[in-house]
Amino acid sequence: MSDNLDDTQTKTRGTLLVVDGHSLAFRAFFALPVESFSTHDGQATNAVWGFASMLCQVLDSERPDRLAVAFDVKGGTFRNQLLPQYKGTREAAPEELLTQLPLIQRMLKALGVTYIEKPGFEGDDVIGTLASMGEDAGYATLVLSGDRDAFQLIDDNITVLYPGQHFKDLKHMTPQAVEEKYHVPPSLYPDLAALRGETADNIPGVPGVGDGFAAKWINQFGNLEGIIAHADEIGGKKGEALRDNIDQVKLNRTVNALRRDLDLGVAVRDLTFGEVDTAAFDELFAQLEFGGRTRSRILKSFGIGQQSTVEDDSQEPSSFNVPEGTVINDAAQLQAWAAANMPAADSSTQHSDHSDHELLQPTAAGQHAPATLCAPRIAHAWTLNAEGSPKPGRAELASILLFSAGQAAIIPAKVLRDSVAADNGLMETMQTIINDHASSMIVHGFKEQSHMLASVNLVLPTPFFDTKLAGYLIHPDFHAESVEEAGEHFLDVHIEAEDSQESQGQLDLGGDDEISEEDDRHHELTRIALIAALAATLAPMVDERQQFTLLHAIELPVSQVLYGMERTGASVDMPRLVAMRDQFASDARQAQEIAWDAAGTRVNLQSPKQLQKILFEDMGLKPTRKTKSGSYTTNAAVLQDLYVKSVDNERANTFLGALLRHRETNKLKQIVQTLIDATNPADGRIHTTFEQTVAATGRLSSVDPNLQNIPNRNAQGREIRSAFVPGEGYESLLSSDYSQVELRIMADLSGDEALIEAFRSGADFHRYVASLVYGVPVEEISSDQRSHVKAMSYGLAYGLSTYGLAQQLKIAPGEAERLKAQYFATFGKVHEYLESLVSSARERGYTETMFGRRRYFPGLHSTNRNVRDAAERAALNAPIQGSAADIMKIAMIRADQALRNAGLLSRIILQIHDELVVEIAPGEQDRASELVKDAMEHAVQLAVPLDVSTGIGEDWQLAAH
DNA sequence: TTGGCCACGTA
DNA sequence: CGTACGTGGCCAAA
Repeated sequence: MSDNLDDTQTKTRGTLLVVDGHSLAFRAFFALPVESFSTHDGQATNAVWGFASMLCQVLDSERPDRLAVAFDVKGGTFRNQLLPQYKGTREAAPEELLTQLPLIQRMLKALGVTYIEKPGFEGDDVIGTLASMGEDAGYATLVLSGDRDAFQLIDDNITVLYPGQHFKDLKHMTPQAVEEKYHVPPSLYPDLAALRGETADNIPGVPGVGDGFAAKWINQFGNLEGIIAHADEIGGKKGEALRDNIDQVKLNRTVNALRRDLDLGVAVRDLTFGEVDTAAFDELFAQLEFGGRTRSRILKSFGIGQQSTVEDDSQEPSSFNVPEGTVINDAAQLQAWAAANMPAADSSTQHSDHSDHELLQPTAAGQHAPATLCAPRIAHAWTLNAEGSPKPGRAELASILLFSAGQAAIIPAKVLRDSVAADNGLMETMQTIINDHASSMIVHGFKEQSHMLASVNLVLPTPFFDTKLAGYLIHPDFHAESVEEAGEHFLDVHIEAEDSQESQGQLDLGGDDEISEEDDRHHELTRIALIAALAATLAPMVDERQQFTLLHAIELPVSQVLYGMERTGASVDMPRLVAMRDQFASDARQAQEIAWDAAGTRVNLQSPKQLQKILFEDMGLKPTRKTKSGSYTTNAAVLQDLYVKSVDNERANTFLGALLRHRETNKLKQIVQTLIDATNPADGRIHTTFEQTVAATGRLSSVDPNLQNIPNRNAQGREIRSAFVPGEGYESLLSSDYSQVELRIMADLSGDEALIEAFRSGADFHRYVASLVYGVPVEEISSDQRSHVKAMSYGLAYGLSTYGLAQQLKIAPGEAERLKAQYFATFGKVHEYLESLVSSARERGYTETMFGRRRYFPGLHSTNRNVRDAAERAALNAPIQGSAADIMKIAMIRADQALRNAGLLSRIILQIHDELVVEIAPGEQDRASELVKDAMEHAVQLAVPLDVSTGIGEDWQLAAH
């Protein structure tokens, strides 16, 4: 943190929490089903319950020192006189909600919480005032509100906690967060809102103008005043709409400005809470028919009862026990807890170092689980806003849990944040403990945990076990989104969402999710217990399958490499992306105009349904193929076909040509746009997430954005690759890829001498193979023959049918049949091998890669022909594609290691299945290419050489070779 | 708002 | 009627 002064103030004065009472009650009311929250005589209580739950959650995680709740007052405010329809939707609040507001206020009073109403003003104005007061008094101020008008209050000392789609997901809206989301600073947010309008408050904005355009104008003209001054210069429909609605916008801006200077008659230091009037509280709860559990949870959050421990729910399933949690507030407490629960591992529990990958060969026997598993230590961090992989900078760490010997230690979010800022020794202690126990540490998602811990400057060394990766090895087809899902799948424990109200258990799913965080901490403790149970279940399974080597020598190390790649990201040339986007957009628009002209109607070219009507009804073209749901397909292959055949029908021909062009350019535009959107403005780089546990074969996948499907097949699309460039401090990109890995793997595994020789000869592979297949000298092979054989070779690993082969090569089925027969006659062992893959899968139930990665195929025994055939093709493909994936993973680990060992700055930034992209530092070009190429070529020793071709250039496209 | 379908980009 | 993925738009069902 750069500003130490503020941190000091924060420490001395503490935190003020200001709650938007109406907003919170609204959210609670609509998030929870009223049917599940009513008293016997029909009084709705969902808003009260949700309000209390939400407030407790925030109290637990933020631990504020002062608290106030602001409410609106019945009757108009000064805003209604300006805008009669103002907050029309809010005024129309259902009776069932309105009757709960007094109950919420009674509850607050009983809990000793100050709530404030100011006649003639809204709660928002009270909030604005309180926030200013808090700031002036040196408090770090949190505003809990679902109303975006509050965003204008945000600055370095004021943060808005804004509920996301799920009631429980609170986003910490800081100046950076606002800037990132809306591209304007908080102070200009009201200008943006005035332009856009606010549906929730029944405030119209400029029609057709959303956040994006509003931000663009603001950044162009400085602020709303500037925009109004230059309104005449804005062209297009939107400019016109702006001019038509300028009075409305001005009015909006007047109305959405919050007052920050009201006289509330209180001082921040007096806004204490927690002096609970137990009698009044109990009376109210009896009236609301809330249970004891809700009661004790609320009271705990308000400091009544045990503060330092979290209750143990004895009703958990017997297969695992939720540990007791000890809340850690400082280094001394952590030290003491660790001393009691995590004695240093003695030498007998140490296991071998797995970094020695030289030993890794396909034949290596699986290694066994060391005894340390008996006394696992678990580290688990999680974020407030996401269960998944937090990108660098986006991780909002909630807290960290450590678990050992049936005990859990919790470092809450606030303690964590304070400690990071204050440098009070807690983080150092934590790092030491992690380092000391890494060799027996269990995590769920090494890569994800690494990102989370990195957000508080902690480094996670390679742990001993990862339940996420282990689960993937055991069931690669199953993809668990969360620890809970994994638990449900592997342990058959159903984690009941916290029973909201003991009296009326059943809630629908939606409602359940919303309120299951009744005791957030309990949930996290459950999660850590689940991880322990998962490890206990999965480790013996991994061991039994002899997959510990796979875990330790491949998956865990590659996780670490991927972590680095995600953190580093890929630098892009933004002006170039924007220029390409604009070019593609204009091309697409042009094609659209032509298509519309020819069609005589403005069809939506992106609607297959509308296209079907135009093409096959209006124009009377002959539909060829159908989609699986029975409608006529309009895909590019069919369109191309129709286009060629429609030379005599000028209208149709023109339309089809334009449609094809629109499809292509519009797709490219869209791809470029997602790249633009995905670029982190802070560093001009795209940080994808590599999913390590998604693809059933063992491959990686890339999401958000997918950088493994950037166009490469035609020149126009390939241009996009030129926008991937070396970043600051780097001078070029290296692209290094395997040629025909899968075929080489088939050659090795099948032992087919002819195919092996084809690779060893070093000749043009496809030409060489064609000459064998057709029995003619290499020089006499025609380009048709070569391409036919090439397609056959590539089709092998997919279980390509003769029909498919014929289709693809546009040859007669009979000819395809002959080609296949001839091919298998030439490479007999390849044929045998492929057959053996399927039959062995049928017997054993699974296939296996060179490194023992398994995939199960229950579908092989299906009575449904289609299911069975599909399973056979997948079973044929899995060990081949999977072995290629294994090899690439090993290559990545070795390449990364080699670059580091050599002390180079060059680094791997992307993996596209058989290609690595490396960002090259100045002067390292030759050494880095050499190291990467060598790592890839020697990742594994096969009967045939692994061929790697490399290229270097000033961008990704130029690096192609 | 959500989910299925379609289309299409990669290896 | 070729394996493995992810994304975005449309559209019907909520």
